[in-house]
Amino acid sequence: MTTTRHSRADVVAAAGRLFAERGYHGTSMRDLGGELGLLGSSLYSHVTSKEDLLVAVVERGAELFDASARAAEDVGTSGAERLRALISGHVGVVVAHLDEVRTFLNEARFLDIVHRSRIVAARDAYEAEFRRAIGDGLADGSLDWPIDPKMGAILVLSILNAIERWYDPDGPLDPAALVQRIWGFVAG
Amino acid sequence: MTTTRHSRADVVAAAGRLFAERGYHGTSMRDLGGELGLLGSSLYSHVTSKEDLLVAVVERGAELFDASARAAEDVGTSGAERLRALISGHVGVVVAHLDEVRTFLNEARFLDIVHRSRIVAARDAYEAEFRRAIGDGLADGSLDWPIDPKMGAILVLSILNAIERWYDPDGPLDPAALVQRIWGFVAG
DNA sequence: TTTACAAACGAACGTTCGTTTGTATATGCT
DNA sequence: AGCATATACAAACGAACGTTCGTTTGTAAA
Repeated sequence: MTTTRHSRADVVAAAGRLFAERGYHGTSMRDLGGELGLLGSSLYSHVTSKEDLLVAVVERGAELFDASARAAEDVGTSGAERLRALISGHVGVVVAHLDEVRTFLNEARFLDIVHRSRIVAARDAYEAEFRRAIGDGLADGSLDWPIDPKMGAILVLSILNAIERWYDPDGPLDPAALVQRIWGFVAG
Repeated sequence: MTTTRHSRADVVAAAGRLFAERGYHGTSMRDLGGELGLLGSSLYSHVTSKEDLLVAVVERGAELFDASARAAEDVGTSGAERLRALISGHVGVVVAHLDEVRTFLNEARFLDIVHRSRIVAARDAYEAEFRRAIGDGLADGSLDWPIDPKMGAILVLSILNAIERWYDPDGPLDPAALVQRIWGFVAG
């Protein structure tokens, strides 16, 4: 008879789940413990504070998007191709890591100023990649939009960041089909 | 020496402000009282519970969007014209009532099941107006999109609902210009 | 078989939460 | 002028919060 034991990664994963579903302030350490079959106090064998957990989940989300953007950097030759790669990568991250993404998008604002600044900077850099791809696309003729790259990046990311609010991973729309619809809408 | 007196509307307005900024669970009744120069307990002269306040703010948001959709119903003759009216009305609501809108979009999920169901139904009806305008636009030729009305409504509303996350009312972009950019992006 | 350690418990800490109660005081109405 | 009502205070309630503490448990290495 072996007793179930947990690692810090288990706690962080559960935190991502509950923070995404109930919000950071709507989740208690006892809720979180219950999710793992533990008492709330037992979590402190794995983490130093509740905020520590929020930092871990949100920074993981930031890493995922950053990695996706770097992977798209050397894709294709035109701005449009790179933008499509960025969109495809973004959708992949959202679908594969829904909890971290939802926490990253909706709960990062509750971080203390130091960690929040880091996240804001990472988000700005990520958005800059979209601006750059769009700017290149407008310049090389692969994109024909009536708006500037800055506004274009905001509107494309508006669509992408809303996916977590309506997309059902068990629904009929697989990630590739989703990318195709979005790409058709923005580039068609 | 006259003592400052408040109405229920004052309390609801302050609740909208703080719920939008700090979230429902991140706002205490004492925070809310402090915002008005009152003790937390004094708020109970005006409301029956904290959730009562959330209901009031969120239902106000739902009403605003509903009224906007009804105003767009008999605008123009083509689907595209009606969609543009819906977009214009939506932007107007967001800009003029940022706090209620932010609370409506981000905090409605914390309502109890009864009130939440009502809000979900209102949101569905609102989205249906967008679907209908888009469907008409595809049929009458005023819109030329490669996607179906359902997905089109989701993507347009993704853009509109994200406005609260980045729009600065004191910035250089006035609401009319914002509508023009968005319309150019989705219909151009 | 002993030693060591990480994981979890269970009780308790001080604080904050939403809310209730009783009381005082202004204001509007007659 | 006097009274009812609305508004706000001040104190307090029990529950829940994040966290700490001393201790127990199970497992693995020596």
